[in-house]
Amino acid sequence: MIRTLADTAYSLEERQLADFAKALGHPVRIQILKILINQSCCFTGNLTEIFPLAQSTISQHLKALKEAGLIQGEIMPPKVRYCLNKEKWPLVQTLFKELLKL
Amino acid sequence: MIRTLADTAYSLEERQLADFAKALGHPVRIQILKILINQSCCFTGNLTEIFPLAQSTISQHLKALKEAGLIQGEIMPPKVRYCLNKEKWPLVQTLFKELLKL
DNA sequence: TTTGTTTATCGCAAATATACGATGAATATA
DNA sequence: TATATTCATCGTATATTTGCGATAAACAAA
Repeated sequence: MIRTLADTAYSLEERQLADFAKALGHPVRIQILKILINQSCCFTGNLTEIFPLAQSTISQHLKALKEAGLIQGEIMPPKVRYCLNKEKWPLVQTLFKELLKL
Repeated sequence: MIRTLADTAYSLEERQLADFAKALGHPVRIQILKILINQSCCFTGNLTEIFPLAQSTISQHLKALKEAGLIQGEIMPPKVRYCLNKEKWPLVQTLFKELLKL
């Protein structure tokens, strides 16, 4: 992909918001996030039981949500417990709230 | 891409929300949307002056926003005036509001 | 140490996204 | 009719996303 001036032409907030939105741009990740919002934390294994997807695929979606800063993972050997990213979540809410004028 | 049961495993709302989020998943489209939210409508030509991107690229981003239902275009020869999609906008607000518990 | 459990990562294939220049379509004006 | 303006679409190249199975890593328990 060719990116020139555009790379620096966006504000931090615009890039953050786009990254958050991009991470929300798949129905599986919407569902995962809903689970974490509504019923606190869960393990990867719980999700592989719910979704008709391979374990590796679920893990990739979790990685995408984690890298976007929407969720965080806590290692509890041999499991990993995922929760909302409590630090970033207020920013997520604020940025969408501001954009959509809610 | 292989999709099996998953295609039907998502609710309409989840797919809609994912589509909206996906369309918001690029900083240029965030900026375009901001312009339309804050200063009403604009023409494609206005945007090609603002962004350091080819006219065809801007047009593609507008198409993405339009197909997601976020904006609508009105032909005013030889220009096209883009505005927020007034019909869909309340749904956009509602779905994000519900997800993020705003 | 060996085995089982759980999860992440690698490697691959197919689909989608992003960018550009070139071209086409629609319309107003000369 | 011919020209200029505006915008969309086409064709192409490259990057990213999405999915899978296979494998590796981390650790508990036998």
